[in-house]
Amino acid sequence: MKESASKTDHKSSLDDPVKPRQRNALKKRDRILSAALDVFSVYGLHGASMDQIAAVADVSKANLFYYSKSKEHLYLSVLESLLDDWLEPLTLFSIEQEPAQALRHYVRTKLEIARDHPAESRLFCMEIVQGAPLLNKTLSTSLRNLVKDKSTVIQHWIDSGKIRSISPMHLIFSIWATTQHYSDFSAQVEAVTGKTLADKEFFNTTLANLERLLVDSILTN
Amino acid sequence: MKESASKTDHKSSLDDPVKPRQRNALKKRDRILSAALDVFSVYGLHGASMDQIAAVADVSKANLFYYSKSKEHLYLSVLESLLDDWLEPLTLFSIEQEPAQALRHYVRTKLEIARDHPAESRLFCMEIVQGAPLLNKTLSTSLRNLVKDKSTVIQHWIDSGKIRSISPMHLIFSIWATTQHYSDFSAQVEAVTGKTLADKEFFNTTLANLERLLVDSILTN
DNA sequence: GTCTATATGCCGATAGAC
DNA sequence: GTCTATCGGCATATAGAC
Repeated sequence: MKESASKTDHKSSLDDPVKPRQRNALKKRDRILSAALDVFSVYGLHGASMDQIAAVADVSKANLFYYSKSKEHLYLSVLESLLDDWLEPLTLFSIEQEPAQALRHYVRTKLEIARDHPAESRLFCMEIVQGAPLLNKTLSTSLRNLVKDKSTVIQHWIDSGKIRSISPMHLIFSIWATTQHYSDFSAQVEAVTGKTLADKEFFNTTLANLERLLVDSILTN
Repeated sequence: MKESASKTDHKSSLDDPVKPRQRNALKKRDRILSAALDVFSVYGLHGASMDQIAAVADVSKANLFYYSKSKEHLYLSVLESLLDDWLEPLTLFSIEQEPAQALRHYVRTKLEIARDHPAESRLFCMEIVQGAPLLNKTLSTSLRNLVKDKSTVIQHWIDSGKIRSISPMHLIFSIWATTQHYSDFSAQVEAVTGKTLADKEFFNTTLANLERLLVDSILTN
């Protein structure tokens, strides 16, 4: 997060006109983080090898170790660099908003993220399933406070009669669980339906159903 | 699944009166499967080592290889031995049932399984997150058919006006996602709430909220 | 900063005695 | 069936030239 994005900020492209070779256009540090994300998210911390990551990032393995002093350190860097972005959508909740609109917007955003950033989603999923050995501290401080904070907002909506009575925390958990399911378990979803969130119609159907289940059902009408 | 349970079925205990050392009371094959489940579910296929599993199962590593010819083979055995039990609850759905009761029972059962068999849940989770390289065939045949079958049942309930209109498949996905969330992401849930499903009151609150969100909301009243 | 070796250790798997 | 000993390979990490 911190220093990873700055460093060599000399003019970034004298090179060929913005070629779609996305990763190769990035600066080395970013290319490495991006490659590490892709590989870790598929094979996990232990299943991934530094050779693989070096190959994907298009750097030599030795060079990779020049940029990050160990495999675990690289893994942690990836997690950290993603964490803020990952939690950001929830921070937008505020009391002034209309609950219907705020909740619908949140569900939609989370589902869009599930569609557009499956690697991030899977990486967090694997980390947490394994007991979050590296993220535990963050979870029980930042995340805990964030959730408590936003639960208060939801509780406020309940108290003012705008939505039905429900446990705010469980509502948040349910939104996370259902939306992330479509990226984390996409192998299963695809095996069963033949579709992915990348399919526009499937995305819309999914969103409509989740909104009905998670939002419409708790609105007072 | 097949032969793993039979084999040496001579009298199983002349030994001390049913001592709580659960695993050591089991026959060797079962002890190995049980140990493998525990270790694989925490560290994943690649993160787990045969030494670890041997230690937990209380057999020598060489002996472990006598019983299963490779690490991957062992991993597959574990998955296969669990699969039927894992899918069983969904098979119980039938048209004759009252939807309210059937759905509530299913949600409760899934949440009980999440509480009582977290290792199984996590193992499947990790396997599927990584793209289900070993289960893909099963998913796109058995599971696919099962879900289609049970979707028909739910659709029938909708058509006869017993529940509101909703996509049966997305409803099933949502039930899976939310219930399994409490075991697969228990590290996160615990970091935020301080509670686990093992806590009786937390279990009841969770169940009540899920029933409200997933069942009550689609009942016609 | 980047490269070509290479050290080092762990782990899956086997050999072979008992 | 169970053990001890060990092979062989792969992967993390480093040394050291350029």
